[in-house]
Amino acid sequence: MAPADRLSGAVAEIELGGKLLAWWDVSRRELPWRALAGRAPDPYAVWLSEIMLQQTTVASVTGYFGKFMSRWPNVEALARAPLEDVLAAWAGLGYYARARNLHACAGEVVRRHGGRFPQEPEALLGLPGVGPYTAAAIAAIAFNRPCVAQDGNVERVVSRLFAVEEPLPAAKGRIKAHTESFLSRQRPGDFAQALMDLGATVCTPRSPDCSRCPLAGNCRARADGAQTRFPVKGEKPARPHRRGAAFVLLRGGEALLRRRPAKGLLGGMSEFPSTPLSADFGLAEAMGYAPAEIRWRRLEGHVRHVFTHFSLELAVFLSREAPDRNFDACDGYRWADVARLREEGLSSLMRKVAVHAELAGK
DNA sequence: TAGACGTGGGT
DNA sequence: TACCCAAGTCT
Repeated sequence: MAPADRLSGAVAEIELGGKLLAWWDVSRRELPWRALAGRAPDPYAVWLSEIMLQQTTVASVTGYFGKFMSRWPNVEALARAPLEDVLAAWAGLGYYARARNLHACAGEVVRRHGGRFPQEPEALLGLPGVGPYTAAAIAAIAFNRPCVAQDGNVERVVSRLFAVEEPLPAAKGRIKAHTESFLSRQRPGDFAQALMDLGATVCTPRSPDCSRCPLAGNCRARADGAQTRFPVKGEKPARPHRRGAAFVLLRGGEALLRRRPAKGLLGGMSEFPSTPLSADFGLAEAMGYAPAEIRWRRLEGHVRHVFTHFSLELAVFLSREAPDRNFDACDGYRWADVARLREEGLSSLMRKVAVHAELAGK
């Protein structure tokens, strides 16, 4: 950007940064993972909340965060926990690689860093599940390092403030430079949270409330009456529709056939055997993926579910016949107690299958 | 760089 | 209904 396009660094920091922080001091959200004003933050709580909040709303995270903090109050406790317990506690929150990485990261912090989170963004970056945003957020919020924690909120607020015409994600570098131009060196942690609060509560995607915005007088987009034109984004690919089948096999009325893929879609989570979920299968074709060649009863209706990158329609087949193979000797499958289905922790998709098969209440 | 990777709520 | 979005990361 041309120097004349914006205020000089020091002036911008005082002008924009000061307005933002003054607003935040009276408008900050109280959130369970936040330290009270003037109190030292808990790096473990900051890290845990940041992982949970990736692509996930505050409303969805709140209950899970409380549950995790009660059950595993510090990084040592979480590192000691079996991965399956962590995944079961995460069930329903989505993006399950986050839970696998969370557990791996706790282990690294304990074994390689003596149970203390690194304070520098370069050291945080590269921990499992910690990318550029999360590294900067932890460094800023937990350790008051002058880092730009550039999430979707920041990209929206700053792209409007400076009317950034370049589309995302190419514009990330430009937006970061703009943000650094008014980053508060005095209060970098508060600055990061203030920018996110502004984006979440005032400078919202559809209908920003500029009358409440402390930066409205400096906002290029608003001056042009074009707030919602920013951030500029590219076209999104269409979402394909896929069909498949899930198989509910009961043994003696109390054991249920399960499997647990290590990675990929819903990786780590206990699930009903099914067709590969990332491909489209007609009904006849789907039967080739039944875990046993026995009589299956097709349950009426479908289970429908929408993932980020495709929608899914699942037929559900049920059988209580004795299988023609011994699953105990077969890797990938195991028998699990029906009564303990809840403790296993089900993804939302598999919870729908369980409800459809009347194995679980809504 | 673009696609994989969940879920629930808002409009 | 359909689409968008929410404190992104990994490959």
